[in-house]
Amino acid sequence: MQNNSRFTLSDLAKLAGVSTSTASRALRGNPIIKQQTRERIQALALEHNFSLNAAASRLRTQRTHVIAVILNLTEHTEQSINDPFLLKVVGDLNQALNERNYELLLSNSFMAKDDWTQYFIKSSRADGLIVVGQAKSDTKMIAAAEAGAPIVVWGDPHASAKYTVVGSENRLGAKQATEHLIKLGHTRPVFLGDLEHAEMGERYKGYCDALAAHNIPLDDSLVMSTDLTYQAGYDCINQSVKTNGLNFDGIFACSDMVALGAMKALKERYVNIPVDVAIIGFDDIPMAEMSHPALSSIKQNTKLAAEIMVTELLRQLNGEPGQSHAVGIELKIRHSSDPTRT
Amino acid sequence: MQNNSRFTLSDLAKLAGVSTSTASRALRGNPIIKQQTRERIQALALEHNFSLNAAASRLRTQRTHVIAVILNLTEHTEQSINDPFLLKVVGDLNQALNERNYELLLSNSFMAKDDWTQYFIKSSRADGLIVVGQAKSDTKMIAAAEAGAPIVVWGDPHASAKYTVVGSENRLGAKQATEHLIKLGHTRPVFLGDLEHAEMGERYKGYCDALAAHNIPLDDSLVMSTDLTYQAGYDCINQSVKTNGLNFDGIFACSDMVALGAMKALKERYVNIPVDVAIIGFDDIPMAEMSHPALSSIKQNTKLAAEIMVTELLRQLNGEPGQSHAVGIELKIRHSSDPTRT
DNA sequence: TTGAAAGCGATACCAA
DNA sequence: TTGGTATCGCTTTCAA
Repeated sequence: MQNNSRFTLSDLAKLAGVSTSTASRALRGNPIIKQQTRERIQALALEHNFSLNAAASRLRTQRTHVIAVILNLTEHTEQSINDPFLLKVVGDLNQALNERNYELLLSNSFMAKDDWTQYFIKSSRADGLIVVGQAKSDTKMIAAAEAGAPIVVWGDPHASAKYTVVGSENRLGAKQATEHLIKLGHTRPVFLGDLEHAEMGERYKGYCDALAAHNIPLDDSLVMSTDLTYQAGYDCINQSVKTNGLNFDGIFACSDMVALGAMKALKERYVNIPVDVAIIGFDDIPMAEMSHPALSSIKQNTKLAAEIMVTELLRQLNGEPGQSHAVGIELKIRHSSDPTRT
Repeated sequence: MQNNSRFTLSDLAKLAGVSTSTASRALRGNPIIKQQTRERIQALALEHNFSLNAAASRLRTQRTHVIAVILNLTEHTEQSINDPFLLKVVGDLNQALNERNYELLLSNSFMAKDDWTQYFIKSSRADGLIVVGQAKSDTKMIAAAEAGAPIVVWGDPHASAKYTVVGSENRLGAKQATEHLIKLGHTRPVFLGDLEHAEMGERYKGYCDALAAHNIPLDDSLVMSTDLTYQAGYDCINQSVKTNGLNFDGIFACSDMVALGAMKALKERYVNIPVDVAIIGFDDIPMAEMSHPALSSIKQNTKLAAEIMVTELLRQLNGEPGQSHAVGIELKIRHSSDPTRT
């Protein structure tokens, strides 16, 4: 501990022989201040390791330059908190925010108090909210939006939402994935996912679209609802095969984690993947290409999505209205669905 | 936007017919205030959705109740930013901090300005720093510690550090991993990792310990230095086998990501795992048990580590001296090293 | 182009 | 047990 007595703007100003007003303006590069003065003060600040007190500045300006990112998880803690996909989104958001000179306050829905607007916005902890994951209920998001809080949510962009949503073309992605299986001759594909979840509901529609496009009747026994975890995917497929035998020849899973769980269950039973059962997931997490066989998937463009989310949020901070966006997806074909690929 | 005019403590006080001093004390549950008054004011606050202005409070108290968590990444951005292990640590830190009523400001070493103390501490953005990843150079950490900033680093706890470090028993873990391979008859194990990295250096020592304990001479050609990524692990083993043939019968990899890359390279060459080559990694990421064969690994107790890091940091905030801690590890035996396991 | 001074909203000392 | 009041450090209006 060397320099304990705080070195404030007024100290700096005194040192430079100017008023705090001038010093403040100079540091912010206000052109109203003579360039020479500006440079002198900036140099002095650098030399003395000076930095403005953010708390004071925030109090005065009523702006924090902080965005709260809330990981909106479901009850089973262990689930999504380890989902590499969600964490990737957080990483990308961090990057996008920093580039615009905003900081990221990380929270999750277990920790954050119930009233987000009150806790983050009214209290001057953050200027806006980004929620990752629509989960099954969006009452908190709606409440925040209605209270006037700037908010952007990662979720299903086609939801008739009362708040701004950015997300992938879920329905299209699911359709492409399912069609990919069908075209390779797998006409009895399973839908594996969580129907109560908005994004997954869209993916289910895409699955149905693909079946319809190929005149394949929907077989309810192939629609399996399950949590979005590795373990749940494993259990679900394991149970299904045990009970009904191998009455399907493909799997479209709503997340790669689920797909990998399903794959494990099949491998344990020596099912030939992709010949007897072709599998495709969603998200394209890094693990997808590492699995054996490498997992086909629908890649979500999280980097682009993160940038859009931040842009939208800053728009709202400027008083402009928000607008939802759907981000394109990309079919990644690998060996788990197509034997000609690696 | 409904309630735009800010509702401040003084408004609340007026409403309650008391002074701001009393209101402030009541809200914080100060027992000096008559219980009846306290409850009345708290109820009023709840009713009016009141929350204290954090910026003002921080300015006045000179405490932010915020901890900056810095992801300290190496140059190759793409690398660690996707490493599930590091992200898990962040998740656990978030939990541990929230439990103690602290918030987490997320940064990474690319974004954070150079002088951490100045940017985070002097500027009243955070009360302390937690750095995840020692990387290859620790000059910034040393600078922060010398400037008197409360700081705790995730890294190698046996480093002769000038700052508080919390980390796993790297040497012991590596020794156990390597011995596990040896005991199963794999007497020519490769060491796969990045020797410039402090934690990995310790793991290398552990690897040597195990060899020495079994009177196996160290063979330099089996020590392979590589980046800690999936791709690097793949390339390294691929290249090695191509050049020298299969001149090893086991792999101890410094991270699961590297191990999985190596595994993929071997599988492509139809090497029998674990019979011909047994593999074990480090970290025990979720993917480890999903891979095929499931990957043996050394589990790091990140949850406990996160709690210790937070405890240590709060200690420093109280002016007490910091102390480094080594957290125990656990050998997880799976099929990639032991054919009798699943 | 610069300076004086008011005030952002809480906390805590001192008095009562 | 409560209240008055001086700060915390910065930004910004108004005046010079």
